[in-house]
Amino acid sequence: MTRKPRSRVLDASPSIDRDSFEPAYIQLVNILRQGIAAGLLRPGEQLPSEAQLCRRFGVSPMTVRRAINILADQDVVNPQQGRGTYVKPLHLGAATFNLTGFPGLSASTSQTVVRLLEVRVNKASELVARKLAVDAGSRVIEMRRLLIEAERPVFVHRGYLVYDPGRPIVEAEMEVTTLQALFSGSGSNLIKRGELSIEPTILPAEDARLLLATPGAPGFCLEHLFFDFQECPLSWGWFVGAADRVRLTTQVGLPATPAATEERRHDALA
Amino acid sequence: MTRKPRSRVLDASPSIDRDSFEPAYIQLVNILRQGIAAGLLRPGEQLPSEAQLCRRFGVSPMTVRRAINILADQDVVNPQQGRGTYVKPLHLGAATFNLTGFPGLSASTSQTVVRLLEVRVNKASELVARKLAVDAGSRVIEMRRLLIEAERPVFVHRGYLVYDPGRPIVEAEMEVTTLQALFSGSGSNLIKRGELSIEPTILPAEDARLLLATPGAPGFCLEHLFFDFQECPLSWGWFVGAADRVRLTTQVGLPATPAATEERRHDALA
DNA sequence: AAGTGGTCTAGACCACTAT
DNA sequence: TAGTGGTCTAGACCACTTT
Repeated sequence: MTRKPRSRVLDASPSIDRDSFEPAYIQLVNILRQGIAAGLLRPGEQLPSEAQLCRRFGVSPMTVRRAINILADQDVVNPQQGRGTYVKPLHLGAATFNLTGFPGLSASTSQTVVRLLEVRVNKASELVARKLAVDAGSRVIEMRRLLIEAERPVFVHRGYLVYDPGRPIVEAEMEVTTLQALFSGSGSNLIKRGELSIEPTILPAEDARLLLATPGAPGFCLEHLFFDFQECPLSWGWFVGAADRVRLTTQVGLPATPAATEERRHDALA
Repeated sequence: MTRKPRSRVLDASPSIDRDSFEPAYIQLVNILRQGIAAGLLRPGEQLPSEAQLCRRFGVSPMTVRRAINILADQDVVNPQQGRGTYVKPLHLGAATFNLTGFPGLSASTSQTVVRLLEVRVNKASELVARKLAVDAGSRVIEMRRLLIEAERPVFVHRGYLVYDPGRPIVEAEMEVTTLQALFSGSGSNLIKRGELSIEPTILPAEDARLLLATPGAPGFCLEHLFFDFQECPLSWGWFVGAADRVRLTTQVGLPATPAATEERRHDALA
């Protein structure tokens, strides 16, 4: 008969180039992805065993495992102890939308300008006091900003910070170019973690005016609450943007371009 | 002087329990996370070198590297060749919202009921034809469904599928309990990948009626386009839900409960 | 030159699943 | 019992950065 055993499935695939700048495990990840994307390995089917992959590609078990672990982390493949490793069918819940889809929120985009519209120290309303876990009537810093990207307003931001008498407000400090610096606070307080939440809204009249959008149009509201290392809330606020300026998109399954998803990011340090 | 060298920073941390069911590399991930969450290791600071970690915890270099790789993947830490590994300051762009926040879209929730409102074969409008890459006027399957979760309607779904004469429409087949089965299509066509996109909208009157929501209220629209292994579009459609039923939330930085993020998922196979 | 992270080996041992 | 994935070792060699 002509049925191929699964150990022969990848025989037509390229081998690993030991002279390449690309590490062997990355090459193997790409070879396997290609095999799946090309339909050689179909959802639900079993991959060649790790021992077979070692022999076929001439690498050590650790290298094969590493490649398979990466595919497992990406939800492409599903290893089961004692049974084998299987190609995962595409799963809707696997989709993740990341905030980089929001213009201006990523530190790398230096195109973004932050214009300070208003800043003052005020007594906390009941809502603000609850969010920041301070007594109602405590003093908090209130501010309103406009994020401008390529000369066009993208977000209105409202924020409330706990007022720290030890750190006077310097207006210039508020006109930061990156939102990153904004939250890391050029001051002493470091942020440990944050909670974010997105919901759709109808643009309020004033925000619509600032965003040069029509009032009543649909928009996103991105709420944020940041905590310091003592788990105390430090800042609360939200961004409002028009729906047609911001869109969250993502892919599930194997992207059209397999590409190198595994680049390590070398960011600047704080 | 009393300044601690960074190699001593983790001296107070627990050691690795070789009798634990938890693998050494997971224990090490958690120890390091704890150290960061507790403020022992602050954003921007350098971790003990890998060699130091090997000695401190009595594990081999590969085990240390594995733990650090996991933290790097989680954007907690930033290894730089030749310099050292540093604690990453929290970065807004790191936030990812996943679709599991949407009720009913994950296969695991068996609480979800899908009610078929309408299904028919129709000629494709210009828009539908463009999305599905077929000739305008070709026949496509049109359907409208209602997703019900715990007796309450959550989403209206409109979908268009390329009409395959070889596979007649079985109405019962449409009344699937999980949306997963819906897209994997109990038929012959397998889906390779999909493109998803979320945008806010204003609920149309008819959808609002089905969702028992007030017309004109804000809502989410989740658009999807699925492709087969030949890169041909198979299905296009969108879900509409009211804003107050669906909310996308996420965390950036270190979650309050360090927990075991590293569980391997053992899903049922197709 | 010394120290750092990055890759890789060639096994070992274990836990689990199938037959 | 044989085959599978899962963990781990104790090094090696390399590329890079800092001093």
